[in-house]
Amino acid sequence: MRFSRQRDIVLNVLQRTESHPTAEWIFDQVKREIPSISLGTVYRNLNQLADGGIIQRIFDNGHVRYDGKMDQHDHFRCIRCQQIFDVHLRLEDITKNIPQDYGFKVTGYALEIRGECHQCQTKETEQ
Amino acid sequence: MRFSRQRDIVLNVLQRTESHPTAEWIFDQVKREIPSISLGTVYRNLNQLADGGIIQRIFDNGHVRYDGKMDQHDHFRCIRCQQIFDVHLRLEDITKNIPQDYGFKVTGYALEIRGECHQCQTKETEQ
DNA sequence: ATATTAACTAGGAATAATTCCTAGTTAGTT
DNA sequence: AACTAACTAGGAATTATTCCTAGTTAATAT
Ligand SMILES: [Mn+2]
Ligand SMILES: [Mn+2]
Ligand SMILES: [Zn+2]
Ligand SMILES: [Zn+2]
Repeated sequence: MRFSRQRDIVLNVLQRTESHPTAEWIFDQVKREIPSISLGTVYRNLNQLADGGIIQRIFDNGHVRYDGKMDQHDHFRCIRCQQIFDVHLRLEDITKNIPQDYGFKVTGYALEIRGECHQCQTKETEQ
Repeated sequence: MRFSRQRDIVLNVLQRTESHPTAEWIFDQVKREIPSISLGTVYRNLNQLADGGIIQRIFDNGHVRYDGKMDQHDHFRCIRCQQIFDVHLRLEDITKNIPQDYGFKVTGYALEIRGECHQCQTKETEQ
């Protein structure tokens, strides 16, 4: 993988945010530094970075989002505002019985917890 | 929600399979009974059934699939053949600390385990 | 049984997300 | 400096899904 200004800025934009943005959002951010960048370039770089294990793809309601954090963590999605938050659980043992029970070899997992974020719970009681 | 032959067959096709099919696969199956059914009708009915809590949507690598089983269960996806299998884990406590740790109200979760299914592990050693 | 009508249908057009294509450019190597 | 594989912008193509419209029908009321 070769260094390019486009790839570098795509990666930095993603690594600087706490959110889990779409390709389109990343595109808008990168355009502020490289106005001529194309959406295809953003998609290509995101795919290369994800395939290279430098970023993660996360799948939210059938839409692809990206995550610059590569430490093992889980996600909480608010069913009202749709925001995605990181949560850190200690679930190393979660799949320990799968190999003997099912014969599957486990290489990873993704846990998405759903519910209402603090902000949306507060809004509800105000109304 | 009104009864229609189209909806009934869409639902029955989905409830009869162990797989987690796409709308397109369900469309092909239903066509064997109603050759004139349109793909739009399949999508509309799947959405209505999912919104009505009669079936589930599951999200696989950014693609939407459907699941006719509504009992709480988790999924294992083979990273080689991409098949999705049901796994039944007892994880009721998995999110019990989320409310105090993060202030989030939890209403559900989805766990996808990744790895290699039995068949694909066997194929590997044969080659 | 007949009338009524809101919810449905088929078929096809529209939309949206993502990938593909092409000709020109550039980062890294020699 | 020359080389070239990997890159880029821009736009076309593809794919999954939704939307639109005119006609049909399941469920209810008379
Ligand atoms: Mn994250
Ligand atoms: Mn299932
Ligand atoms: Zn929220
Ligand atoms: Zn497999």
